[in-house]
Amino acid sequence: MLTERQLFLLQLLVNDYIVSAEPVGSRSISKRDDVHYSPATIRNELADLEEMGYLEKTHLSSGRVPSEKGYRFYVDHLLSPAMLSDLEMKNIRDAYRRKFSETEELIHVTAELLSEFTNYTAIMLGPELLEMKLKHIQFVRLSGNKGVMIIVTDSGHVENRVVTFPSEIKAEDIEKIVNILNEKLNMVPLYQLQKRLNEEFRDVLRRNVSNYEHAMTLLRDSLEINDPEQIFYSGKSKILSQPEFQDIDKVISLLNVFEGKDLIRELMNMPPGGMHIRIGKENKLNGIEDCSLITTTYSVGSELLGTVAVIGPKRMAYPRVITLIDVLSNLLTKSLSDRKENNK
Amino acid sequence: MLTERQLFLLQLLVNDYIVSAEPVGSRSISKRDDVHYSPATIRNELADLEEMGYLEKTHLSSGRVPSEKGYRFYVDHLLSPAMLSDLEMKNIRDAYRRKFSETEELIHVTAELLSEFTNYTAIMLGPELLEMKLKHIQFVRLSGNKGVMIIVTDSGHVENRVVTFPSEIKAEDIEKIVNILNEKLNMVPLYQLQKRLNEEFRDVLRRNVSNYEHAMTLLRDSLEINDPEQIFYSGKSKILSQPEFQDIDKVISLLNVFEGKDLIRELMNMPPGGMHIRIGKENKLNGIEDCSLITTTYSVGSELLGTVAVIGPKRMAYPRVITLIDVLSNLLTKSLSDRKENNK
DNA sequence: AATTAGCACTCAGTAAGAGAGAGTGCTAAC
DNA sequence: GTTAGCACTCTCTCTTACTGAGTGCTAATT
Repeated sequence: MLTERQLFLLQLLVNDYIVSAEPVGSRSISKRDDVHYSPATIRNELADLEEMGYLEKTHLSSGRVPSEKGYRFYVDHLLSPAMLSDLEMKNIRDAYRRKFSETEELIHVTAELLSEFTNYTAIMLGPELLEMKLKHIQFVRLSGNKGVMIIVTDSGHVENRVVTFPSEIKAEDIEKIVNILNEKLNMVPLYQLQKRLNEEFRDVLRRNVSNYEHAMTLLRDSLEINDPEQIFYSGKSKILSQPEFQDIDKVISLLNVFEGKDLIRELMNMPPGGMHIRIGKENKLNGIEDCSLITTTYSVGSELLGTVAVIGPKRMAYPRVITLIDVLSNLLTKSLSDRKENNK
Repeated sequence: MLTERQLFLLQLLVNDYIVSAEPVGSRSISKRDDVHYSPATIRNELADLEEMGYLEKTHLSSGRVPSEKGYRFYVDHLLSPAMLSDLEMKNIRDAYRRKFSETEELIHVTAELLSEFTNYTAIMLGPELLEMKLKHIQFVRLSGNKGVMIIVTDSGHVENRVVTFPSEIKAEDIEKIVNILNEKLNMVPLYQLQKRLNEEFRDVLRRNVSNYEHAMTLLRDSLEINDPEQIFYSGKSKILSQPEFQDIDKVISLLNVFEGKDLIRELMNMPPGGMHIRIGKENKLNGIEDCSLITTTYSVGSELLGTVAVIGPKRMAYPRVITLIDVLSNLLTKSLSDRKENNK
C-alpha cells in the first residue's frame, strides 16, 4: 500500500515527466514550492516506489521515469481531468456551428480538432457498414439495361450499385423482386443479406419470377456489400515530433501500423462503452509498444457505434487528452443526432 | 557540349549513385570492367562535368554526386527504360486478373503494386468529380418526406444525397422537376449545375411548380456537390527508409505534405498528357525539395483523367520507375475501359 | 524514528585529439 | 592525351578525459 506522500510524489513525478520528457531527479522535485522534503528523503521514497515497480531508471544513476505500472496507477488513481480554457471551449463550439453537408465532414472536423488540441494523432473509426440494418431497397432503372440498386440503412447511410441486368430479365421483374425483398428483409443486418437471400428467397423468387437464375445472380451481385473500412486520421505527423520518436525505425513501424487497416481495427477493438486507455504493451500489437491509446465511442443513430481515438507516446498528457476526447466525442454524437432529427 | 566519354561517365556515375547512395569516386569508376581509363583521367573528366554544373561534391575531397542539372540531363538524354523480368510481368498481370467489384479497388491495387515494385510511395489522384458530366438524375422517394437524389455521371459514377423535402412540396412535384432537369441538363459538367439552375430554371420552375421557392432550395441543396478529394497513397513509409530521410524533420515535413490535400493537388498539377518528371526543386513546394516526382495519367471513360504518381528521393531508380508507372497506368486504363464495356 | 547532510560512485554526454581511409587536384612523366 | 605519384583535405571512428546530474549509503541531526 502506498503512503500519502508516495502517492503525492508519484503524481508529481509523472506530471513532471509528461511535460519534460526527461528523467526526473530528487533534487528537481525537492526544489518545487509545494514540496518541503530534502532530496535525500525524496530519494528514499523514490527508491521504494521503484522497488514496488512504479518507477524505473534509464541507467544506474539517472533520474526516474514512470514504468507502465506507474502510468497505469497514475491513470487509475491519481489523475484529475484537465480543464479547458474558456477560449478553447469557445473555439471548439464555434467549429461545430458550421453547416456540414456530409456526415463525413463532421467526423473529419472532429478528428482535426482532436489532433490540433492534443498535439497527438487522432483516429476515427466509422461504424461497420455491415452491422447496419436494411431499411429500404430501391431499384432505379437508368438508360438501356442499366440500373442503380439503392440500399438505405437504418442509420441513414445510402449505398448504391450500378448494375447491368441481362436482357433476359425485364426491369419490371426486378422492381417486383425488390418489392418482395423490401417487405421481408426490413431491419435485417447487411451482413446477413446474402444468407437470407439464399435460404429464404430461392423458392419465393422461383415462383414469382421468370428467369429466376438470372435474377438470383443479379441480386447476389448487387447485395454484395464489402465494407469500406472507414478510417480517418488527422495529425499523423504530430506524434512523430515527440522526442520518443527520434528513431527512424520506430517511425516506420508506426506508419506501417497506420497503413494496415486490419491492424488498426484490431488495435481499436475495445469492449463496448466508456473510455478505454491502453498503455504501452497493453496494446498487443507490434510497433506501438511505446504508445498509449485512448479510445471512446460516438454513436450514430440509436445503437451504431464509431470509435474516436488518440494515439500518443506513453508519456502522454492524459488529463488533457481525456477531457478533450470526452468533450469532442459528446459534441460529435450530439451533432450527429441533431442531424438525424432535422432529417425526419 | 559534352563529349562521348563525358556522357558515358555521367551515365555511369548517376547509375552508380542511384544504387549506392554514396558519393562516387574516380577509383571506383575506374575499376569497372567496362571502363579502361585510369582514376586520374576520370578525375579530370569529372572535374569538367562539375565545372559545367552536372556534378557536385559533398565536401572538398569527397566523391561526386549528381546535381539537379545532372539528374535532369540524365533523365532527358541518358536513360534507357528498364526491362521488367518475365516473373514481374506475370505477377503484375495476375494481380489484374482478379475480379474487382469497385473501381476504387482497382485503383488501390494499382497503387499497391506500384509502391511494392518501386519501393517508393505511390499516389493516385482520382478524377475531379466536378469535372464529370451529368448523365442522369433521379429522385427516389423513401419513407415519409425523405428521398434520395441520385446523380449519375457520364463516367458511370453515382452520387447520392438523402434529402428531406418540406411538407409544402409534393413528391410528384419533385419528380416532375427532376424530369425537366434531366432533359435540359444532360451532359452539363457538375460544377456548372448550380449556375445553370439559377440562371435558366428559375422561370421554368416558377411556371411549372407550385411552391417554387421551396423547390429551388431543395434542388440547390441536393445538387451542391463538394468534391471529395480522391487521393490514395500506398507505401507512405517506403520513402522514409531511403537513406536521405534519416533526418526526422524531413520526414515530418514530407508527411505534412501528404496530409494536406491541397498541397498534393497543387504538386501533381501537371500539363496534360504524357509522363512528367519533376526533380528536386523543380517541385515548387516546401518539404519535397529533395524528392523527385514522376506522374502520368490514366483515363476513366473517354476524357476524364486521373493521375498516377510515384514520389521518391532525387536519387530515384528512374528507368525502373518510368517503366513501371507506364505499364501500370496503361493496365489501369485498360481495365477501367474493359469494365465500362462490360457495363454497357 | 524520521529526516537530512555528506560523500563516494556511476553513467550519459560532450569535447578534443589521433589515425585511418577515401578522395581530390596538380605536376611531371609516359 | 593519359597516367603515376604525391601532398593535401575532409569525414568517420575510436579513445580519452572531463563534467554534471543523479544515485545509494552512512552517520549526524531533529
